[in-house]
Amino acid sequence: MTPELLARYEARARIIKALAHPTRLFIVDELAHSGPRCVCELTEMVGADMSTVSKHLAVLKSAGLLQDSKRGSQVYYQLRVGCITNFFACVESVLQANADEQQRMLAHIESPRVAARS
Amino acid sequence: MTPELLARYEARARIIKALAHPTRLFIVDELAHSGPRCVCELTEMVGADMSTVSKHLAVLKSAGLLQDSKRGSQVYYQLRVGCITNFFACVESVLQANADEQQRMLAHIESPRVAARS
DNA sequence: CGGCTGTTTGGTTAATATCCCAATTGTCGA
DNA sequence: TCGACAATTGGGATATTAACCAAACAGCCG
Repeated sequence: MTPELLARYEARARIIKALAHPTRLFIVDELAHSGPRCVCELTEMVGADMSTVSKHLAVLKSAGLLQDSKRGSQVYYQLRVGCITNFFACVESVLQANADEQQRMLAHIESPRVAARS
Repeated sequence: MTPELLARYEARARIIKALAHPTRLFIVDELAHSGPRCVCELTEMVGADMSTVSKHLAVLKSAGLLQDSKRGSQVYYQLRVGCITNFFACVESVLQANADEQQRMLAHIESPRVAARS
């Protein structure tokens, strides 16, 4: 793997890593569905310390996924990219596939002989 | 955030986290473009210890992204989902947006007055 | 059976992430 | 200007991750 290629994958990984946390996923999802939100609102929804939420937002922003804007004493965050929805759709399809697989495994354990043509 | 909702985002995060590593991204990309590969081939391409690569593959498999099949003494891994391409496309668009932003910032520093209409 | 290759697992260490608390900065209204 | 609220930053404890090496495992061939 050449250095340039490595750098490319590292850049991608930085962005994906920013999304790889339940709280940050929740935030992104919320912003995608309901538009801009201030830190205090998100803190309320998430139910963690405001400093924690603020740091999560900083991670998402520094990855280029969010942008912020001050309104008075509050800071509002909003999505900077629109394709996040597709992103989630793919993740959901993986979850679905995993669930299906799980089902098949269970069925196979319960009645191995008929499972193949059920 | 309700416990069920939290569980949902945790499940998503597990999958995304599995992708949040340069080597694993490379592997997924390779499998997406060239089909099934055995551990030894991937180890060769990645240029790391085989045990390291094997562990990366285990991570991807346990997330449900890959499936493996033995052929003789070798283990071949292949993608289990097709939408990964969209996934990457979105990440690329974020990278592109970040690069554009960077450009604008630079232009703004060099000549703040004309930058607005350049 | 014994050795060979391919693969996984265990162990150790270093780096990173995450959380909350405490302290600081910034903005608004009295 | 002071006090209150919003947000960020720094600090420290804990947990997770990732790398390599070494050792164990699993098929296959002689």
